[in-house]
Parts: sequence; structure tokens; C-alpha cells
Amino acid sequence: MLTSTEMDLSNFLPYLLNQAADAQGAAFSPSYKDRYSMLQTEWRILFHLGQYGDLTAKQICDRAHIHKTKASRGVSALEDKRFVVREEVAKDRRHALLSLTATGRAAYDDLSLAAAQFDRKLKERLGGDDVQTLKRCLRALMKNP
Amino acid sequence: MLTSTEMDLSNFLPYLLNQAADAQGAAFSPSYKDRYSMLQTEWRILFHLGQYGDLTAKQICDRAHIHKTKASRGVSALEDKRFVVREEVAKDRRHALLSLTATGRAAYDDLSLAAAQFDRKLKERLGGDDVQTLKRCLRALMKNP
DNA sequence: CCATATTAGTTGAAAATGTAACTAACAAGG
DNA sequence: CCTTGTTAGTTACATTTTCAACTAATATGG
Repeated sequence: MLTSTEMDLSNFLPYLLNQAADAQGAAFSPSYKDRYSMLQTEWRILFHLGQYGDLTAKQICDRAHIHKTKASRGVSALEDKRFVVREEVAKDRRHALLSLTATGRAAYDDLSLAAAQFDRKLKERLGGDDVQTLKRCLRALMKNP
Repeated sequence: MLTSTEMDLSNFLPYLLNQAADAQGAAFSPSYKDRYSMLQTEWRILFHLGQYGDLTAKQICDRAHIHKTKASRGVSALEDKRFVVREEVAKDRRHALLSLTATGRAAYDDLSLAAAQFDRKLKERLGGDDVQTLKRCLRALMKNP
């Protein structure tokens, strides 16, 4: 018997968010896992570099909310795959600008296309109005209070 | 320059979902981590038992989409904390019905309240109409096509 | 300058997760 | 019965993530 203060799990927003994110993440992840043996973090770094141009690891961490150790290992993995090269910034040698190689760019282009298709199908499923609202809500929830 | 087929990362639904789920998860997790040293899976199992009564591990796995190894470890951890006891089902000794101890029930009640408060604040932030739409979308996205 | 603090990034160990192989119990067909 | 298959749950091992400590470079305040 649920009282008014008690919670209904199937209505608990963090739970719903998590389940939806897991399901959709699992649906998309084969795109980068199967074809490029990338982990999610690598895919995310690649995507940031492809979209926003050359960035330092720090900038990617800040934008994508990735912890620096995860990013550090992700960048190394992308270097091993020859998808990314790093170039020291003369002005401040702590930073290193990351940029995509031709191979990395090709992978990005390919995955970017797959992502666009994936997103388009989701939009079809949910309907344009709902997607608008959904994205607006998600953007609001990304940034904690 | 973005062509029509190219993706805008900040609009990619799996990414938005993931970021929002992470942010909200991180905001709520101290409730069960700090006070009860629980992991997310433990909290989820506890919540299922509190809400839906005694269940087997399998039933929880199916309902919550938790992998059986994760569930197995979560249940063990909850037993160690004396939050859960298992009782063999005579009819089929492969199953074990899990139920909350008084201690487990108390933790559930406490966390349930915290969750309700958390959810209420989110609702205030987003507005009732949006929350309706949001939850409907998330429920649709939880179940893959 | 020089001591101290901060920042970017790395590394090693510990914790958690995922994968696969396993056990134990039951089911079903011959 | 008895072989074969399925199911619930556990365990061992590899991979990934997290945490804390570290290095190297730069900034800052006296």
C-alpha cells in the first residue's frame, strides 16, 4: 500500500533516466564497439574532436563531464588506434592539443552517420513534439541545479 | 560545417540521456552511498523488494534489467548488511525468495522518502506537463524497439 | 627570485563490472 | 528411469572504472 509520501519506483525519474539511457546506449554501442573496438569514452572523445575541432584533454573533460583519468586512458587508446595525435602547445607545455588523423576522421564520419540515422529513427518513434520536449528536459537535467 | 546528414553531438539522444542520467544519478546516489554504503545495484534490489514484496533474484533481474551476476553480488552484499534474507522455496530449490529484514525495511523506508523528495524537486524544476511527457518518452525508450 | 599553490595529465592499486564457464535443480521426451 | 536440455544462481577471470598519489609545468605572492 503506497502512501502519498512513498515512492513508486517506476515513476522515479533517476531510475527511468538510467533505464532509458542504458537501453539506448546498448542499442547504439555496437556501432563503435563492433567496428572499431572503441569504448564509450573513446567514442565520446572522438566525437568531440570531430565536432568541435582540436581540443585539449581538459577541454573534452569539461565539456563531456569525463573524469581526467578516464579521458587520459581514452586518449591513449585512440592514439594506439592511430585515430588521434597529440601536439604540444609551446606556450604551455602542460597542455596537448588533440587532433584526428585521417583514419580517425574517417571513423568519425562513419560513426557520425550512424548516429544521425539512429537519432532519426528515435525521432520517428517518439514524434517530433515529444522529442523537442524530451531534449529540452534532458538538457535541463544534465546541469545539476 | 554541418551537413544535413551530419550529427550534432549536443542533440544526440543517447548522449543527452546518458548525461542527464549521470547527473541525476550522481545527485541522488549520496542518499544510499553515504548513509548505507550501498552500490546502485543494491539500492535497486532493495527498492524492488520494498515496493513489490518478496521476489526471487531472477524476478528482480527481469524487472530491473540487472544482469544475474550483478544481482547475485548485490544480494550477497545486502545479506552481509543484514538487509535481506533468503528463504529456499521447497517446491523448486533453485529459487530463493528474498525478503527484507526489519533493518532492511527501515533503510528502504528512509530511502524511499528521500527518493520521493528528490523526485518532487525535479518535478518542480521541470513543470508537471513536461514531466508527464518526459516520463512517457523515457518509458518508451526503456523498451528497445 | 623563491616558496607555495594550482593545473594538466599520468600511473598503480583497489573496486566494480562483464564474460564465460560452472554447479545444482528441475523438465521433458523416449 | 535416463539422457538431454533448460533454468537459477555462483564463481573465476579479464576488462574497465575509480581513487589516491604522483610528476611536470605554470602561476602567484612575498
